[in-house]
Amino acid sequence: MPERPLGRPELDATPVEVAPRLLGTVLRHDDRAVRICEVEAYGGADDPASHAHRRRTDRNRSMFAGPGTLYVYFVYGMHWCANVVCGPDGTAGAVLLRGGQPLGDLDTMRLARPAARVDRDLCRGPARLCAALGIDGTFDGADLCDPSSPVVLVDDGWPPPQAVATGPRIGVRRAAERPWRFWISDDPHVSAVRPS
DNA sequence: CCGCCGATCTTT
DNA sequence: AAGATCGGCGGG
Repeated sequence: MPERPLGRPELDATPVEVAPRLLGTVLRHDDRAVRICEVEAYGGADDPASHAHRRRTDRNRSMFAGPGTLYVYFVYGMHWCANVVCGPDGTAGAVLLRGGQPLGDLDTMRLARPAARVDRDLCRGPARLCAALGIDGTFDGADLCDPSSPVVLVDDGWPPPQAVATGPRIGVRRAAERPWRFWISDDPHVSAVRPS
């Protein structure tokens, strides 16, 4: 199957439009990769749950970058989470990668995720996904559409998901009524819903 | 399976 | 003081 980096135009849309498009695509870091099956859309000033809700800061600056930029942030004092920035340059918006099927060098991923007792759990959750792939703050701002980039987002010809489900975003209290979480129905790599 | 709690630190 | 989380533990 031919593999091509995702085109910037495909990501130059609103987070809610881009989010379902990312389901089934592959995020790769060297020999490690994950086929995305669960994402969440985050906006800018219009979205109270977004890191970019208030103003541009040192932390969220990547959210204002051009489509295809990687936004990596640090949460809860110990975890990294990865987003695909979308929309035009200067507009804040991104899609959080919450889960997927581990691909490629599973041995390296298992070493990076010692708490995962089964491979299904390697990338099941946004911080788990980053840990498995070895993605941390040093990758913030990387260009996912550039084939020479250390982390790339590719379309490997996998068929589009048959059924996509939607629901409220996990772990957010603000704007909880927005069904901006998208996942492939019945996919075992979708993260668990936890009480917030 | 479900719920609670602590870890650990940046941002508000 | 809360946060776009996770893993371990205890109870049912």
